[in-house]
Amino acid sequence: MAAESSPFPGRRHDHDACISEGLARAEEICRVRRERLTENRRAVLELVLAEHQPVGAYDILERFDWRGRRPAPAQIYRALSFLETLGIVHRIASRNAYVACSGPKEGHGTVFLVCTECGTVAEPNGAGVGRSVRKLADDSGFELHTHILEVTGLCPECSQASGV
Amino acid sequence: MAAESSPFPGRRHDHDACISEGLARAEEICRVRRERLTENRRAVLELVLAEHQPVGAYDILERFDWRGRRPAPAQIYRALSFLETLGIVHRIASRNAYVACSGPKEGHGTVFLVCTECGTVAEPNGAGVGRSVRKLADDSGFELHTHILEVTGLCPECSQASGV
DNA sequence: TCGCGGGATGATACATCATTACGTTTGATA
DNA sequence: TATCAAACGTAATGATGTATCATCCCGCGA
Repeated sequence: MAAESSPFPGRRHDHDACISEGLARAEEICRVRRERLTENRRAVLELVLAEHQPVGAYDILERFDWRGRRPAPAQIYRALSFLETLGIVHRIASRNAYVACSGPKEGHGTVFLVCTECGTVAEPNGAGVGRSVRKLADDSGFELHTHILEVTGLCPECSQASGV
Repeated sequence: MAAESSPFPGRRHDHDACISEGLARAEEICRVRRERLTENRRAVLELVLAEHQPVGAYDILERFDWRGRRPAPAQIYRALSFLETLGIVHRIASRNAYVACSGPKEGHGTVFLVCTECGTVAEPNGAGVGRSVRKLADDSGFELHTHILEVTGLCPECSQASGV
């Protein structure tokens, strides 16, 4: 497991690459699904990709410099809904905020590690948790549709910083 | 495992017993912690216990017949926060709603099975999932504080009703 | 019993998050 | 180019959650 990298981005990663990869991925998905990555949707996605932290819809709205004017909430929410259906943006319900899906890897599942110190959100591979959830549902006679796991705590960097 | 009962309450359970047990448990916890289960808090708890489904704060507000008048939102939220710290009410973030903790058993964890058909929420024993989450956090170098898992699907009764 | 101190309350106002409604524009396609 | 559905632009409204502050109430010690 030595080569297993942390799902956290690290302080000095190439963030421009994150953004361009995210956009490229969105374009690819839209191409395959015959959907349109319009100017509005693309702009919202860029603003979500700009952080590895959950961003509120109204934060996006404020940062949205849109030909000098400012869009209405509906415009942001429409774009966010669309991006969610594409699976490249997720809603963090406990924070009423949104994050870009971090990786193109399948099987990453819907698990979020949220650092309470710096706010960074990581999506680790949730395959193991997924198995536990399926077992739990089976044992309870529950017909499973979706699941989402939100974990709070300290990311590796903040954990070290707060006194080993 | 034949005697393992479903975490779902079942259509014909003794619901009065649920309520009185919930209240008794709250009283016991308050006694131990030297906290006060005031009239306000008790009334809110009763309204949350009245359902096995998530109840919105404003639903509680509407049902709150409080000497003829109606309390302000803050009053409901204060009581809910207090009950959450006691661990006898949980917030379902994805629904902006609250449920009473179903059992006195420890180790039930914070796993919710939410039926999308009838709205019922169950808290199964989440020990297995808890282990998966701890492993996941360890592997990611994440210092785990809390976790909450929200699972949607169909409860046993609704699953059968919808065509086996 | 009186007074003190802290927690809980009552009330108003406000902040934040999200959706609905409806007419207009745009882009794909026949 | 004619047509239709999807997406947009805009305003209004709904739903959820907090801040503030004066007041009340309860436990406790003098």
